[in-house]
Amino acid sequence: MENHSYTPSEIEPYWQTVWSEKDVFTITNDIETLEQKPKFYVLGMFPYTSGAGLHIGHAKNYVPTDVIANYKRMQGFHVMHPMGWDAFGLPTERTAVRENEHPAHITERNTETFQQQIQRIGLSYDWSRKIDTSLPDYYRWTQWIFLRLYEKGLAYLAEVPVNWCPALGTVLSNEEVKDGKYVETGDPVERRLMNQWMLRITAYAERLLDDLELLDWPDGLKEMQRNWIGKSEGAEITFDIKDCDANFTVFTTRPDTLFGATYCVLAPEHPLVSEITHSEFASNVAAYVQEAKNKSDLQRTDLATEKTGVFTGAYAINPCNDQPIPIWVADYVLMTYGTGAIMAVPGHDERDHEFATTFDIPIVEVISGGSKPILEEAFEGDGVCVNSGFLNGLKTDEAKKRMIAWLESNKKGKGQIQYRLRDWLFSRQRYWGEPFPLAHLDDGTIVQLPDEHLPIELPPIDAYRPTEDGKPPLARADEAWLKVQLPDGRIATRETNIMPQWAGSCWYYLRYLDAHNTKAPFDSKLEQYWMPVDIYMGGTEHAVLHLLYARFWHKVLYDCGLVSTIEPFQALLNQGTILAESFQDEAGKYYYPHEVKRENDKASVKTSGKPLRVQMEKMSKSRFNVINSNDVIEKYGADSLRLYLLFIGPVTKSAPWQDTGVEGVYKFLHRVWRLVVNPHNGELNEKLTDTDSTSESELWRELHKTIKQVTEDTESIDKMNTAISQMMIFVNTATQTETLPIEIVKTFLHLLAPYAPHISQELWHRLGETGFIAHNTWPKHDESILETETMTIVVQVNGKLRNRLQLPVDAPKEQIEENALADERVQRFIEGKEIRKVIYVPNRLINIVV
RNA sequence: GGUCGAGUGGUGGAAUCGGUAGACACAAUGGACUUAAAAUCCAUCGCCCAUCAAAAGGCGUGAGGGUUCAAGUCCCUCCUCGACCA
Repeated sequence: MENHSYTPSEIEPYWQTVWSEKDVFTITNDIETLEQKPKFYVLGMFPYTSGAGLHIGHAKNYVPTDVIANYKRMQGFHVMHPMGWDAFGLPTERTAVRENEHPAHITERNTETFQQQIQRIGLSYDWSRKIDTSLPDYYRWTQWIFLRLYEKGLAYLAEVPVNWCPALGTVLSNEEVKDGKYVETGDPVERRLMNQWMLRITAYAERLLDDLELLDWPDGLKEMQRNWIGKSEGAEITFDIKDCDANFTVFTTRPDTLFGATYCVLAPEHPLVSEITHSEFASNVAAYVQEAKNKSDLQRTDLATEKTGVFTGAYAINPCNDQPIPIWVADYVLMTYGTGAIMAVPGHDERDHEFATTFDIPIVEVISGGSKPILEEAFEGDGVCVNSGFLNGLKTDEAKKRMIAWLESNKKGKGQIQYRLRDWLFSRQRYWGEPFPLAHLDDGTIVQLPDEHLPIELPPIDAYRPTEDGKPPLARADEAWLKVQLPDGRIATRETNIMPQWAGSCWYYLRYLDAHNTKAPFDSKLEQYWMPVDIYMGGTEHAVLHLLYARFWHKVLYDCGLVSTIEPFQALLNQGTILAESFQDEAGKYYYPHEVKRENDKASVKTSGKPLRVQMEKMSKSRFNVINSNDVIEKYGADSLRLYLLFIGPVTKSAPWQDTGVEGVYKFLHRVWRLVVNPHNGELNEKLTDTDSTSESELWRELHKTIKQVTEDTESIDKMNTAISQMMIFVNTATQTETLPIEIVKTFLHLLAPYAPHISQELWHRLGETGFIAHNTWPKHDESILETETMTIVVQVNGKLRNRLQLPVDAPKEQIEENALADERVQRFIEGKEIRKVIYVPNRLINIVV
């Protein structure tokens, strides 16, 4: 007997093919057509196309954005909903080395896998706009934008201490290094001075900070960006050096404590160190400076480690009281932060206090208000100035202002704003990235290559590693690539660094708008129509870096007159991560689920019996707990996968993956199917009728309730789980009715379509409709249908629920009170007691206080 | 250490301008159908007390206190977990 029950494996590939062939989700570039409707730009962060392929965690990002895209389309918007590949990057290059294959081939293979997997989920992307950051017709424009930054003086070459990773043979950004290791691989990283390309993001610090106000982003995320930019207000103070011509400048957020500065500290890398050190201390200092080189910033500044330092023999003059104070060199001061020198106020800074105690340097109290004596503990809070000359008696805020005014009038310093944000280290000594459109002349000058030369394509090279003399891999290219003739005929040597992986993702959201433009990165009319992105969704891991870098580039483009908005991403949401059970032994080694034996709540290795720890962790390849979307789709279909990812909880919350949970939504879709199709013969369900809204009035009401809630919940994005709950309630009700008006089913399918597009389209089709339900109009609920004649009034006595009463809507308070008091169950609790108060919440609740 | 967020049944989660706690599901248990199973359908499903059955009652949203006619929701103290920063 033929099976006519719900079979996703038959209907899903069919409709996916039809959608693709008929360009159902393709959006025109014709500006006149576009301008006839409002726009909505919904964007999910594009994936880095690793070899591991797509897993459920990716889908948790793409499914909600797809629901929004479908919903907005049905609401009459032109919807931009594109997808592409972040394809340049180190992991691919490492695979290329290991497998001895060109990274472009590996990238191609990976992106094909990703696309195949994504397409099976039935996401409504406009694939004609697909981009790949590693293709020349894309990175041509990344290079082009870089030249605009270069022209504005925002790119410069500098000798900077960098994080050098010997294992990878490249420099890493501060953001990529944690605890002295590369965050991706754990390879150790050391400090080294190198000539590197930098981007002057600090020039935009203030705007990046201020404009956060304009964005509909989660508060926590804005706070993270603020912390990263790290604005602090304070003063720059210049210290003269006793018996010496030189001086140095420090930055402090507490100029009010200057009278308490009892020594100064220079970072070991500070240029003055060798100049001012007295000869009898020279060898000591030199040894210390050498030692500090091998420590990471974190080791140096960690509060827990013991403070070290050496005295230089020199003294600085405290400008406010002309006292000589010793100058030390200590590694807890970093050259890369502030001026590389500090004034130390041990009474009011924890680190300085610890240092002063260790080296027996005087500690002076200049702010009163601490809870412990100043010799025991530094007091870092606000208070009132003491022992501070002209500041005495002033509160901290006032004292700061007064000191800054004093410094400025005495030419000893000035008010100053300082940022934690540093310029962006923008070059890498690798192969798989964008070559710089720059070249070096023999005399050392740097020239930008003309726009017509773009793209500067990656040359073929014989090995993806640095040259023997330590130059980047691109230096292995042949002379034909390395030497370039400038328009004026001179010959220059190309820059052989490449850009970091972040570069391509800084502007990809703009390229989608006009993905095949060969004259410009994008057409400005299209840009003006589509921007800004209305909803951007991605993981918290990009909360700081990608979002800050992209905002920075966008602002530069704005200053160049190339984009029309000052911010790229108006609203942003972080989807929660998908967690899954992982199994780890004592040594920290992970095991695949199939290697594990489960007994009650204990787990052990099948083969060895070794006990294992079971935990819920973020799904990732390295934890051996990845679930592949294809496996789920094969078993339950894409619609079930989509529904479950949303039903599991609010979009922005993390949630554990449970195989059994998918069963629930799978059963729900079976019930939906049976509303329309008789599973025994494949005919339409016999109870479907053409009757109008006068029959099955309860179901009509439930339908309109469902329209209302699904609309609200979809709009909110975060509450798609309760939208699905309500659709389940509707289907449960519809399953139980005698007859089922077709009108009701059709309307319901509209609500389901953004969530489960395949089954909705199939049933739409089976009901005799020819078009695409995705192109239909979203239904509106009718408030008058929702109105009921009776309401449930909750009756409480002393705040405790005693009964519920069915009464006519808007019955007067007196009537309700009368009914409530007369109620038998209420009587039992008020009998013989005095009624002191009756509280009535209209149409909801009555509380009798006795 | 600091900032922010979160703790609700066996599980995922509903419900926060203070007003019916546990919607909707999963798992579990019992039953119908079946040669049997799957699927489907029906019933039960926070804890305690009680019970042939039913009704009624008490407790209950991490812990303790407070405000209120009324607290998962607001305030204070504490505990645990998570994220970010140091």
